[in-house]
Amino acid sequence: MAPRAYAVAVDFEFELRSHGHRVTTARRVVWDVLSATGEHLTAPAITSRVHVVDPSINGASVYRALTLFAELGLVRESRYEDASTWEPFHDDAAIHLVCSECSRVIHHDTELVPRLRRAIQVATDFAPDEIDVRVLGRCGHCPAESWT
Amino acid sequence: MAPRAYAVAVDFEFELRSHGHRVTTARRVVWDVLSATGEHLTAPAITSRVHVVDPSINGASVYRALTLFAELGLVRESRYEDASTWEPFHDDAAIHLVCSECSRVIHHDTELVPRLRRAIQVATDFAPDEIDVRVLGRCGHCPAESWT
DNA sequence: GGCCTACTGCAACTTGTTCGCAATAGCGTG
DNA sequence: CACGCTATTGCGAACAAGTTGCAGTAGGCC
Repeated sequence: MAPRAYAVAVDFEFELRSHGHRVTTARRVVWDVLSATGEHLTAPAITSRVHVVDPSINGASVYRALTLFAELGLVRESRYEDASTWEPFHDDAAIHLVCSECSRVIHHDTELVPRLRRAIQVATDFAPDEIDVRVLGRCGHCPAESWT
Repeated sequence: MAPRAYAVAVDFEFELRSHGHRVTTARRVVWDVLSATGEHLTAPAITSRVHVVDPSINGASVYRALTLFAELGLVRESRYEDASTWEPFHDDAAIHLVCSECSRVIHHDTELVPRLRRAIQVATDFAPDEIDVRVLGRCGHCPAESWT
């Protein structure tokens, strides 16, 4: 499946400037990488894609950019893999189907997530904020035969 | 809230032996720590609790024990925090309510999880295996006033 | 009690992530 | 459009989590 390019409605530069941050080359390249793939990427993976565009951008700056973006709510950090993965922000009605074969992460929208939120509010004294659903399994492109 | 001690129905030694593994001091202590708390613990946290009982047990052995337990399905690994956390196995109808204030992890059973599994099977070509739901929020013991 | 070998402890290593600091480059201003 | 203030960067060093190879140790079958 072609990586789904996110329809990025977010005005990245405006978000930065309106919070008093500068629009720099490093930040722009990191943002481009993220919004171009729309996939879950580890920080090292992002760094290497960034280096394709501009090898002079340091890995530390990639981390700093990601951290900043996360604070601004532009990206979302997950910890599905060995390292953190990052993706452009989407609301959490979209759950993650993680293929244990090819590591692809598929997004799937379901009304069960908002329902789950309500169920928690009703049944517990826990105040839910962010809901993160990960489903491990096998995607349609990885037939059972292809075991490693 | 007192940490919930799991009713560990699993015969730990039998599980090991029946798969051709030896019952060693290191493995027993790690198992004791895990089943005594029933909480999500990071590997370093487990190691330090292990060291209270027996400081001569090496950290590497803790990792090796955890990995083995996971292979045998005795424990479950999550990646909610900065590092992996481990807990005795429970089936995945129990979702995790993670308090962003006190880091406590509360288990909550809901029939929405099996329903979610069915919904995925019906709506997609993804074959779900393990479902992992994390809800970030604030638990009943952490009132809104106690911001850091 | 003794033997075989699965396990362990150790220490060095890999990899992901962070930090301090001097140099650099956004961007508001004149 | 040049200038200056200071937020950001690149760099290298430092951390921390987790892994691995190896020689020594200790389960458990006889």
